[in-house]
Amino acid sequence: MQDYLSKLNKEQYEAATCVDGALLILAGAGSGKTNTMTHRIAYMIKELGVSPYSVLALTFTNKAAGEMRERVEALIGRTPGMWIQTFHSACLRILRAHAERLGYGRSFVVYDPADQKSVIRSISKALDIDDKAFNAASLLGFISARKNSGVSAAEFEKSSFSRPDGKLLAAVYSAYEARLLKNNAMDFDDLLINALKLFERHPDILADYQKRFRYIMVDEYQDTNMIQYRLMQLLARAHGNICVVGDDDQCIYQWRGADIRNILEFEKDFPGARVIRLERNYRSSANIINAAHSIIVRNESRKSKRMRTDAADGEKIEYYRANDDKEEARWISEKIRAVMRKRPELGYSDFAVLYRNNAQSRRFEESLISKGLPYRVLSGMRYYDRAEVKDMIAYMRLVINPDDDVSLLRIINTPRRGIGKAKIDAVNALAGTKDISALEAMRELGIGEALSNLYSSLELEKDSLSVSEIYDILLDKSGYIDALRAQESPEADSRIENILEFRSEIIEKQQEAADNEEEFGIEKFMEDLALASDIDNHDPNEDAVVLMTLHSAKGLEFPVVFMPGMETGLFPSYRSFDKPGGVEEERRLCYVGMTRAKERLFMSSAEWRTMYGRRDVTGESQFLKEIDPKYLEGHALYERKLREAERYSSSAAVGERSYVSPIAIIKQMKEKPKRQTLAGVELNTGDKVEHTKFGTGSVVGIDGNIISVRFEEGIKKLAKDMAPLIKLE
DNA sequence: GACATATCTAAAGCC
DNA sequence: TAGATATGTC
Repeated sequence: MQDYLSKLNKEQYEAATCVDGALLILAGAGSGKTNTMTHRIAYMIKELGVSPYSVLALTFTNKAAGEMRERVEALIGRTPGMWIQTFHSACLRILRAHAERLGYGRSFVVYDPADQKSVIRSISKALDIDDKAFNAASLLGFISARKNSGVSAAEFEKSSFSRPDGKLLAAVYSAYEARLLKNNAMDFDDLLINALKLFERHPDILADYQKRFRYIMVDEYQDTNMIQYRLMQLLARAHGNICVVGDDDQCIYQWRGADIRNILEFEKDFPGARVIRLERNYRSSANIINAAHSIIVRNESRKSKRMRTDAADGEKIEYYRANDDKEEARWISEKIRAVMRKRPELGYSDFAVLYRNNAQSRRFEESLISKGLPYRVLSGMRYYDRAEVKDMIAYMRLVINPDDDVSLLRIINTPRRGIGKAKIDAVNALAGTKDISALEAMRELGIGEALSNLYSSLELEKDSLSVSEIYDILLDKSGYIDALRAQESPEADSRIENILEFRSEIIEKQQEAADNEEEFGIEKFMEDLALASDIDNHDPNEDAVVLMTLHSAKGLEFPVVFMPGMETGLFPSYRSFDKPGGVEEERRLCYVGMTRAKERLFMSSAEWRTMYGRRDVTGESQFLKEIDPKYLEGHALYERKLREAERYSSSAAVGERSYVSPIAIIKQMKEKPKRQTLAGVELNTGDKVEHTKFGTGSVVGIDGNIISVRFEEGIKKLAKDMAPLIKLE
């Protein structure tokens, strides 16, 4: 046995050396999954003499791909030819080579969500759609959901009569598809879908890739959607050598199309598949593992498994119920201080605050600043999403793809060129009637000649210029930077700074490529940008407390983890209540969060929370009650305190639960008189009720799990399962 | 066409 | 509350 393999445990070793045929590795949180996969690749190449050229390993994030690549390299050195990539970059790479077969130009661009939105908005305008009833985001969500379940625009049109808004949606959907094709652009979904189409329609191409990729591995298999699943099926069909790694308990992206059945039914899809379970946890203390387990077992649809550990019990999970969100944040900062005092070996970066949504981050930032603790927020906002950087990207995209109308419209009047609404409409109209690009239409109309001339000359020169030279020309000739300089405002200065930072990044990449004797064209650069994300920028070496959402934390680990906002409606989110399986997905998210912690886990909630400008009383998350109290400190204490307080209060309210009332965020709902039984009381709109906190009020609406009641201080929305309400006669 | 003011709405975000 | 967008005014 090779030395490097001897570090694996029995199951890991089995998984790493089981190379032929189908293999499902059920890898629990912290079970050494990446290690197993990298050793498997190393074993194939080094011991079995498999050519790196025939290995395809797919991940979901750049970070995961980079990490895997690095660790394989550490084991067996650099091995060119191997594909360790994200699904999207692998598909993009394949499509680059064959886009013409699908009717796209070779230099198609990739649209990000902002580009998609602007396409949708322009379609809504053209089709005269009420964008209040159908906002861009929901239309996009609808289209994306169709696309990812394999329903094309044409197919949807045929079935569109089955819903009242079907005709409209079908029109938007097909216009959207047509527009992207005309612009020679693909969105993120298209990268996967078109790769699939390519394989389905062109068996010769599929056969080439089947022949090449003899060994396929898929990471985070529980998060694959239908398209990714079909891609895998096609590629693996020829030889059946497919190894998927995942954990159904960590499937937290169903809302994004992940299909948990892919992992649950793997054995059906590949009869005779081997299943290996990695159930030994090397990350967390026993208390944390056991507490997380006590929550996740409440989910019905899951493969049975149990994480085990040899680690000591460690300290209990500590729970704190703060008075309000501000105090909760203060408590966290103080805890960080206190833990650091006790454990001087810990640095700031050993602490993470994991919350349910980005809006929560502000409170923590404020309190960390006031305590002088360094922190870093990882939000969804990418560096590349800053307006000025996006502008420059749009300028560059047009160089490689003059058909990209979305980019042109973005920059047509940025900086101001005196091209307003009327002129833009004229450009769009001409482009539409003559079926030409907007840039072409500009030329014909003689609008913005400086801009179109800039592109005409770049068209000729671009091949003899480096990326940074093109960038400089654009920056200078477009007047972009001059316009900012002229503003002489601090805001404009920071934009200039960002633009120059972007410039140095280009130069850096250019240099790097030159050092490695790799090609570096503007196309390549644009591609890297399109597929980049902010979370990739998480630098574990930076000594700062990390703030991020629970979702982004997947795959990471920290000695000390805080999970604030353990409140009904916030976590689990009220939006999950009326979705089938919604709360189960939230529970998995809770499980993911808890299992990020190695040594200490702190949870908290706030009795009063200000959200969307409103201050409301909250109820404690059901997840707190689901944790076996053996592992939790603080919760029972809080309940007792409340019971005592209530014994002395004169409140006449009787509720199923004796403490706090729930939540309060939700849209204004329609008046739907409905009868409903809440906590044993039948309610109807108009009924007078009494509430422990708010006094008497009258029911104004009932909507699924949530009832709204008008109290003196305003309308409150109460979650049904906890509402401590009584009806008054 | 540019700017100021009013109105609306609100999850998670990988690629 | 805050940001994005819609509408109104010069």
